[in-house]
Amino acid sequence: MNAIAPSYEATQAARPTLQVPWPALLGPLASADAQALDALAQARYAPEGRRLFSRCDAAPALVALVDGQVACGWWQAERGLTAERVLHGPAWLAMCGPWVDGRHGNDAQAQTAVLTVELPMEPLRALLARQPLLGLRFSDALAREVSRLESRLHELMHKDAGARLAAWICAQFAGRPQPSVLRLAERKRDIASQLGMTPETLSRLMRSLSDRGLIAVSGYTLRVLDPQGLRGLAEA
Amino acid sequence: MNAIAPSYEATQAARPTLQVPWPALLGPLASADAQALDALAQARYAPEGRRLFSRCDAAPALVALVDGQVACGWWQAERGLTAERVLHGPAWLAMCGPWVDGRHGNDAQAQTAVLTVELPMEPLRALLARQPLLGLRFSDALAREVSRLESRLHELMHKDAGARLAAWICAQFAGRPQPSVLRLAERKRDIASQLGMTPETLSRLMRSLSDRGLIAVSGYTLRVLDPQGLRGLAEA
DNA sequence: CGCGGCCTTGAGTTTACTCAAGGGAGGTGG
DNA sequence: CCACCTCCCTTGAGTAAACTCAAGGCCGCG
Repeated sequence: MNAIAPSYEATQAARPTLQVPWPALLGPLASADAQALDALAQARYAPEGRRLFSRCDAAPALVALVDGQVACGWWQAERGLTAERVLHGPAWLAMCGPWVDGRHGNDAQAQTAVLTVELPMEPLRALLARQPLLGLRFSDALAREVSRLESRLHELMHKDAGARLAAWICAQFAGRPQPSVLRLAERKRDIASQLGMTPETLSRLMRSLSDRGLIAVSGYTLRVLDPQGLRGLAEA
Repeated sequence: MNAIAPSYEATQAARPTLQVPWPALLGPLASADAQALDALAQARYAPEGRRLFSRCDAAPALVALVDGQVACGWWQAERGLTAERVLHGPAWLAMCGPWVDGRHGNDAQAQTAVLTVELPMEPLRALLARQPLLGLRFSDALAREVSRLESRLHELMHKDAGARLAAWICAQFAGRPQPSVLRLAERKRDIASQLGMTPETLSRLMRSLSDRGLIAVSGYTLRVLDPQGLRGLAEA
């Protein structure tokens, strides 16, 4: 990871140049805590296409995505990476492996040039043992993750593909103002695989929704015409 | 929750009679920390069939199942509760809602008489702010939960019903000694719904596995005849 | 013995997948 | 500027996995 991959280099605590958006990752922080994290953090840059880590790799540090886009999922030799999740910075990239067994449970690959920071677990534990309020922030972040995963699991188990797509579209507007126009930020095949369906099925469902007048799709731009109806479908 | 449901009564900090198995829930604890938790904990008893909480109910406290069996999932008026998960004490019953938004994300129903303890979130936060090592134990527990959910999500997205069943059977023996005999602890319909399939499909798959000589099933007793082959199926 | 749950089995149907072919957008080189 | 290539999305046809509905059997219980 170090001498082998020259372009994926650690820049120890690059505080002058790099502002890590801790509040976006952890919520509001005391500035002393933010500085303590900065002191631990190691920034890394990776070019588009780089595989950041693989399942079963040692995971000695939490990894946060500061900027760029990363697909997490399952690497298969012929097919490339099947995305179970696509992250846009800032977001946590590896949150649980380092806590649990020090192994990653995922493959991750950069879809754009990306900037990550790593928090080595051992020093982090020591820090949290001294700064309990900061520890609570990590618990909160983990709990949000649990919550998110539970609702995805629920959807996958009980909703058909159409309902999942409708729910996904609705969710894209959560905490967003009026405008009902959505610019898709990922390849449709990645959206499909995050929703647990094939690209063909996604395509057909998009067509079906627009034929029924619920949405209008043009390339990567999607407009919601009937939010009410869409929410109805998402229930089922 | 108090005056309304007389048989579901809080017995404040019943330390003399009730030994809460904190180590099973949180890992090894300093005895002072265990005592502090005991001081917060409220024990509750509920008879078989009682619905413990519902989705969107306020979740002011973490809930741990001390003893008994609880199904968590999705309540539907005609069908009863579809189990997304069945818990056997000791285990965490409501771990994330209280941290995140103070709402439950699940319905939960007792399948036997059960004993639970609740840790009110506000005092707990205050305690963890004073006892950082205890806070780390909660982070660990949350991270384990994330890890578990991620792997379930992965299975649901990428494995067919047969592979999921094979993987589930293998998982039942994780951290268990030699004997390859399994006593099913839940109704088959609950096992099926946890695996994201119908009872009919589970039944057919069980038959198919035993026809192929991989397992032998007799009522609620299951014997693994070909662990190797079973693990092979679980991969796919 | 009769009743109520639960599991099993069968038949038919639906949903979503696979495979294969076609079309559009963007980039590169002649 | 156009030809060409590549990558992705779309569409169609056929298939397979899992679901629904309905009937039958087993077991424990009153």
